[in-house]
Amino acid sequence: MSERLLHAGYRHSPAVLARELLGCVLVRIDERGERLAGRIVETEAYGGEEDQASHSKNGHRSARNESMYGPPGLAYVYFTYGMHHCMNVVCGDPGEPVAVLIRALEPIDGIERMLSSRTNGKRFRRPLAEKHLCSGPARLCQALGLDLTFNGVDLTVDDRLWIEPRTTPPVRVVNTTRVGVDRAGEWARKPLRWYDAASAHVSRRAAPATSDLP
DNA sequence: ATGACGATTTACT
DNA sequence: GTAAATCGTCATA
Repeated sequence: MSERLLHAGYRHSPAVLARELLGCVLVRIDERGERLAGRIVETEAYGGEEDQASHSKNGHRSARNESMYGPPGLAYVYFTYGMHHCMNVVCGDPGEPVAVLIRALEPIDGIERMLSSRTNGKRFRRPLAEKHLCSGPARLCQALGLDLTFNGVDLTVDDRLWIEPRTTPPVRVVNTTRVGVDRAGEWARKPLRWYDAASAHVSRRAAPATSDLP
């Protein structure tokens, strides 16, 4: 069977794991037994009680984010904005509320199925380009059919969801600020997002550096 | 009980 | 660029 990351592979700080996950492959076996897979090209690190952008800020713990406090290797899937799901990988030491948000995938297997999951019941004004299939945390969950039933799933043993080691390393790694956390004060400014700038499937690019030369 | 908000996405001016 | 969609969670009362 397929090689996958095991417990030790997740037992890192979120900042380290976020970087390590670039190039790894997120695999989902759907209800029909079809393999849906994508190369991870964008991640963000969250957690610790100090991180004001994290659901675990100030030690907050509730039914919603309970998975964050579980052992490394669990999936933390949450529902937000009344309509979207996002998926994290729990990491660090057992009981430590730290996780890595998967923000974008480069589709590899099951692209037709992902397309139908993304367009099903919706009316896109224009045909959905493949580059928009999994280029965002909620988009990739929709493409892979990930919802709250996957919250707390153990990626080291589950037969529907896991992560495989990288086959192709990231080409040009960029480390910059996280998306959508503007209200988190100084924590909004910390460079806790990583992406492979060589990929066309990244959700957002860092603002290009401006030159002050004439 | 009520109201504000959200680790987003999409459409529209 | 701005705004709508849409609802569970949380703070306040």
